Amino acid sequence: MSEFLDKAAEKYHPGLSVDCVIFGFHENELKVLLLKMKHTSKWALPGGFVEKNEHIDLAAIRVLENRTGLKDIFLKQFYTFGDPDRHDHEMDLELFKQSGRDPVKDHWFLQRFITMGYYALIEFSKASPRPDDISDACEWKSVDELPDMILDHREIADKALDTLRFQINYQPIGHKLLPVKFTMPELQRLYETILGKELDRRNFQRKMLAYGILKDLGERRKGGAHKAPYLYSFDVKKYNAALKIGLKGSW
Amino acid sequence: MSEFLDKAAEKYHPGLSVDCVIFGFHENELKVLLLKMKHTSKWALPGGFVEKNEHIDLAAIRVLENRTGLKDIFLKQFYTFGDPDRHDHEMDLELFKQSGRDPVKDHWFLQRFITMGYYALIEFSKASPRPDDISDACEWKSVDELPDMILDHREIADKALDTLRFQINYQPIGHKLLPVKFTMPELQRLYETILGKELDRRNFQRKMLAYGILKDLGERRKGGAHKAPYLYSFDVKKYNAALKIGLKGSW
DNA sequence: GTAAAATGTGTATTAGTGACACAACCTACA
DNA sequence: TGTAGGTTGTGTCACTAATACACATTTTAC
Repeated sequence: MSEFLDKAAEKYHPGLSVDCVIFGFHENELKVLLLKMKHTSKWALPGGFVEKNEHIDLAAIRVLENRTGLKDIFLKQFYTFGDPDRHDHEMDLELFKQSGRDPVKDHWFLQRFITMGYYALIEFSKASPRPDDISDACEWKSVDELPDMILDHREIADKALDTLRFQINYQPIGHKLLPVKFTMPELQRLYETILGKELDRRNFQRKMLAYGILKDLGERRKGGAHKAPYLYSFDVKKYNAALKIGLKGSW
Repeated sequence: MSEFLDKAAEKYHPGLSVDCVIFGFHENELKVLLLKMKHTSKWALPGGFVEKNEHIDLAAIRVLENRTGLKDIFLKQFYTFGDPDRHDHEMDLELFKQSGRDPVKDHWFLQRFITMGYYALIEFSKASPRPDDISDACEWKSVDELPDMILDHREIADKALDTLRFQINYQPIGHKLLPVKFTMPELQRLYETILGKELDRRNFQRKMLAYGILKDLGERRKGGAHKAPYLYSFDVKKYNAALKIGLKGSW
């Protein structure tokens, strides 16, 4: 950490960071991957800095790979947060203290930061969450019950979800968040949590099938405590073609 | 200009700028306000730098006010462009040369820049376009015939239009781009240029009126070479209320 | 005065949405 | 073993929205 503070000014673009809202879907809940910060009870979005000659998208990809162990992650930049008050001086000082150093005036790390928000859609079961240097835990939290978060990270997470909701007909939500095989009720729960409202089972199924982007696998998912639902998977080619012009339909 | 180069490093956030895509509607064409750069035939989006403790939105507002003479402009941040190759070294050097100085290695201005794109919607007739220090003209250009532009400014302009198109049911397009009084055909042209396709006159009118956001003023616009169309204006209260949940309808 | 071009208004057909009912299935527990 | 409870599969009906079109009216140009 101390070394990081030394080399940061030379390696990273000043006053610029990326923060990632990583979405996963598990047990019928939409979840976000958060880091529990050391020396405080607050949580944070996985984030990082942008190297001096690095594409900002690449910086986000670095963060995502480091936190989840995954490559080829689907991600989208959604907003840049540039309120000059978006820093926590107390925390900055604590960070210096913990690394056994005096906070130097005008240090690279203590300046005002602007952060670019990215959201990612990943398949929950494939990720291996791991904390970074400044956190002591990395866990999935339901979007319905987000814990206390540092700075404006709550605002960033909320905006990511708003964006996802807004773009629901143009992003491969289902394909990225669900496993290869899934049931219609599972797909419906996903839409319901993103949209934040309940949908009619029968109308949902009719609409989804009408898009022509699903393959009925014929199999059923046994083991549940009720009637075994059919399994589907996406016809990726048709799905992507449909997304380009947007799945028509108001939710 | 020379003075600017001296003070920039101390006054502005390093490697960060805003660029504004200012939309206006005139003579049935959607237009963008561009600057003709000095010492080159290329055009540029109005842009500026972010002061060290300034909200990024404010930086954009400064740019807009300076270029148009307008206050209270409607603007939205839409994307941040962070390709490390987005600079034109030739042009940078030229700028130093013109200001009678040697380009200093590691000068603030010569580093890699990240730019935040904002789009603005303004009433064409109210703006008084004026060039800045580094441009010798400030003119409206039709989005259908954009001239050669510096750097990735063409890409930025295109993305702004894409965003506008995508958000057409959620932004006060008509209210901000049209004069207080307008005709149904004018409103239709606006939608057609933003959407980039023709719409059926009769269906358009039916749909617009069904929203209940228009006030029929009873008057007609005389003077045109054909049947005089009726004038309308927006019922701003109802318009904004409708935009919050989104004007329903697929275009 | 008439032609050309644009505006105002209306209607029929098709597609999509929303609300709802009943039968079939699977497991848990008596 | 059989029955209850919850869930899934499927279908129908009414209503709204989207699409495609036709005709009369108004205004200026010639």
